[in-house]
Amino acid sequence: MHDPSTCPGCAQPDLAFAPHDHSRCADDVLALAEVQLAQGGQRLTPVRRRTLQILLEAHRALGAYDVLERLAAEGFGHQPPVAYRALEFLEENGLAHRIRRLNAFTACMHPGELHAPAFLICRICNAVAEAPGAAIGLALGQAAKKVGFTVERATVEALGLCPACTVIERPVRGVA
Amino acid sequence: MHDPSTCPGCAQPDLAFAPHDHSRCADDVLALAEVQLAQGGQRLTPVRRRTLQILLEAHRALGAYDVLERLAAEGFGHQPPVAYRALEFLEENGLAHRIRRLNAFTACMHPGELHAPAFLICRICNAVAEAPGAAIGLALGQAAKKVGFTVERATVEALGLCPACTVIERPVRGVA
DNA sequence: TGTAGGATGTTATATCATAACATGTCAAGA
DNA sequence: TCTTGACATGTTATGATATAACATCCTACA
Repeated sequence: MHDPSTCPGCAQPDLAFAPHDHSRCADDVLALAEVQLAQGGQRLTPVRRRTLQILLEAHRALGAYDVLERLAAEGFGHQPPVAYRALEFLEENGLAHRIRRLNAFTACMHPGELHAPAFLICRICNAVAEAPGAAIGLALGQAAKKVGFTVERATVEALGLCPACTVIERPVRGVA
Repeated sequence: MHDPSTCPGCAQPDLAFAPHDHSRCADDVLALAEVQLAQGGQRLTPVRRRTLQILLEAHRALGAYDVLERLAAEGFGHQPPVAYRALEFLEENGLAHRIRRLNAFTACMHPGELHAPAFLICRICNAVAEAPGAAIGLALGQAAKKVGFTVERATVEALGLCPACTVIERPVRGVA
């Protein structure tokens, strides 16, 4: 569908077009995750840890089978449930998110900071960024309240153009 | 997973817990759709028409294969693409929506009224209601703008409890 | 009346996800 | 120390969702 290596939006995947400090990504998140899970009586076992690491390293949304492939290559199980279980565990514990539009998963970049994330998905380069969703969650909660519905979890995914790909699609005015 | 026939939330599926006039649903929407498509040079062919009707009658989210089954029983094609194509056509033309969390589709209840819908999905009875998403879209657009992202389409799906099922889960206080 | 576009249908296969069960690990209590 | 129960990991097998590729058939219109 698209070759990330040739896409300006993906050429700097470590930015993912939302400002954040890459140096913190993998190690710090991993350390944070461990502490956070321990507090909840949960364990960051080898598969789970490695799965989170894989998502953090990829720094983009990965399908369950992509994750499985990497896990299998490192001596973990070779069957789908291995990946799905680890991914579900991470999601339930706020360490990863599921991007339904892409049938894929990404590491959460702000674990712990209780949040209702909104995702921005570039339709050209497939880059995914996590946007603060507090205001959106508020608006959604209010709309729901009007019809007596209680929101427990929300999926907010926007499809569009990331900064880099906007340049491709709509070149600077005046330049044919 | 759940038997709708025994769920109070589904016992009145024609309400879908969002107030609307059922009598308008099928016929009026269908008529509106025809006009609207003609204006855009699109055709509401038999399969497409019947597919929309099926969604309108079901008055809840249906999987592509559910739709296919009904179409096949009425003499239309028996293969998945038949249903997927009709559903995609309807979605592209604002006559149906895809509910990603359920891998399902619903008829749009307000075609024409250019809208960015938000869906409220009951986790107990699976009822789906379309909530006005204008405020949400606005909040999303603003959050995206901050990181230079241009939103083209958005998926907003809330999982939670519909009014009827809220009663089951959290009985009136004082009644053990 | 020929022809081009679009709609419908097919076969075949890709992709995503989970049910059900067997085995392994480890810590708390008998 | 032994046992047992909870949980994690692994497997096989299958289910569910979705699309690619191509054949046929309408239908508008030059």
